[in-house]
Amino acid sequence: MEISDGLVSDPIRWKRPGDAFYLDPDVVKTARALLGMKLVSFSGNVITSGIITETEAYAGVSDRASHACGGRRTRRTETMYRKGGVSYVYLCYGVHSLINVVTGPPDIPHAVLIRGIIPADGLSVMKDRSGNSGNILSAGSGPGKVSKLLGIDCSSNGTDLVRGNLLWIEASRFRFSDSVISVTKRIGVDYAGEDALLPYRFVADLKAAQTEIEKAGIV
DNA sequence: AACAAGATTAACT
DNA sequence: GTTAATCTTGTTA
Repeated sequence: MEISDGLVSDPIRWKRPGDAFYLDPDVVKTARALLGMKLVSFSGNVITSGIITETEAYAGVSDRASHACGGRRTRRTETMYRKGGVSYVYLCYGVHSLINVVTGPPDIPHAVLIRGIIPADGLSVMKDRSGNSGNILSAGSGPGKVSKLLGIDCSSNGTDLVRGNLLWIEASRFRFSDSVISVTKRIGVDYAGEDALLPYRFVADLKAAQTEIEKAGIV
């Protein structure tokens, strides 16, 4: 706990957002709002978590970059059509599990891909999971690495983020300042034509983000 | 039935 | 810069 001006500052309080947060129809807004929140998993009898530093929005059936483009509705994409507030975890390149947050009302397949976290709780476990190599910032930078750190695989697809106890999100009064956030086109979606250029990726400068996290006393 | 491509990463040359 | 790893899905036959 930090002490300033002789007063004890309020400790950071983390709390799960309710249904309303996930039901917002504006998935791009939600993708931005998720930065600075905490992604938490309970896997292998351990709690691990990280502060979200990078997200991408995938916006419904009209988004040519989305698995649900054109209304595609397969066993894999079915999760995206559920009511906002569940996870969409799928296997990419047959190798990596990618974690998304399903948002919006039922039958609107919005999702936010979590592409980066700064490790917070359970550091020693995450260090083991990442192979004990590299620095802590690079360990959580990349969507495949996020699930690796958190011990999440496709079996966590469709879990309830609001009321479940496997994978969830917590928010606090902490926010990254706008100056550390960049908005860019999405990564690895060049096949999506014009939609590949949409400014749907939100990414924090890692070093600046870590400085703000430390200043806030989170990690 | 066969094949190509993919919301990636680590380990090469 | 290139490539292997390897599962799901859509396309073509």
